[in-house]
Amino acid sequence: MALFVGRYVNKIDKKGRVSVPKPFRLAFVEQSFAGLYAYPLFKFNAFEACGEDFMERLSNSLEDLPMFSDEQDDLSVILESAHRLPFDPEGRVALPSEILKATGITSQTLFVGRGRRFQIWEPKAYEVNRGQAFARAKARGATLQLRTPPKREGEES
Amino acid sequence: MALFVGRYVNKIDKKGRVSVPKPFRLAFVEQSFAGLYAYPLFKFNAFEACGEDFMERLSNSLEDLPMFSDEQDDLSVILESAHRLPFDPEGRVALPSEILKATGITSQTLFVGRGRRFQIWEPKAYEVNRGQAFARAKARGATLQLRTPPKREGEES
DNA sequence: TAGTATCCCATTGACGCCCATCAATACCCA
DNA sequence: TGGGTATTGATGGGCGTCAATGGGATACTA
Repeated sequence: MALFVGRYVNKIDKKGRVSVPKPFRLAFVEQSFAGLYAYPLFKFNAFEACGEDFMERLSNSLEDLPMFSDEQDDLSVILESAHRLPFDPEGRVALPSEILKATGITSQTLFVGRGRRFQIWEPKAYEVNRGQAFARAKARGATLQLRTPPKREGEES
Repeated sequence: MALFVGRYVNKIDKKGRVSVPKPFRLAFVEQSFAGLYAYPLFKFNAFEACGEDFMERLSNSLEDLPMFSDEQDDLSVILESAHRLPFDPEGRVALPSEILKATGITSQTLFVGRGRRFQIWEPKAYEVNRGQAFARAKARGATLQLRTPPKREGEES
């Protein structure tokens, strides 16, 4: 299991904790850090979450850029805005107030699988956005060019 | 744990001490020197901090520049202006007056994770800067192209 | 010897850990 | 195939621990 798929709605308790869906948690087992990293999305009032390996990757990519460059500074916003959220023994995380405020989450949290990462939404906000995206895609007659399947070792072209 | 991620605000006491956030301190455990190095940034009224290993890396990078060149002289200011700040038993450091003055820090200190290093800001000064960076990223569409291709199970690097 | 730096101890408030309960689902057997 | 049961994930809440903070005592130094 390595992919985040599907949507799940879980409650937030008085302490601000919310259970991360079990299927999602399973994708974290091979990580050195038992928890997730959440960073804000630019386009939506929602957060995206990933594991430590992705964060390392991001950090290393930033290191390739020249130190003190604008480029590095701008991209570093992700690292700066990220929250490190450890799982409690029951697989819950405590959502910091910044996330609650930015997403509008109060009583329920929506987890949206996105493959390698997943998103965290306020359920109704997601519905609205999803409706709009669907309408746009419909109006546009949206098409998608699928990428050629990635080649693994030992495979012919 | 080796990455600095997220933001933390801590108080400064009468003696000029401030607690380095525990998650940040953890990234120093494998360092030979129990403390941090802080050097000023050119672009902002803020300081950047790192461990001994990164400092060595920085020093080595400077040596790669032509000896006696203006470039090397200019960037070497970083080393000249760096402060070596040891942790006290509680994990605090005493910020020297030069840092307080240059950053405008008085009662609170903001620690900003940046991956392999982190920055030290006066909270409000950072807010302004971050707002701008976030707006730029948003305006730009902020699609982030990662340099390092993701490695999957069974794939070679 | 005043000023400073370092260490040690106390307080407190948030957070992590543990245990109990509930609900949904999977499993088992007649 | 239906009903009963076991399992497990989600949820709630109490409590202990630890990180952050404050202040005092002591060593050091200029």
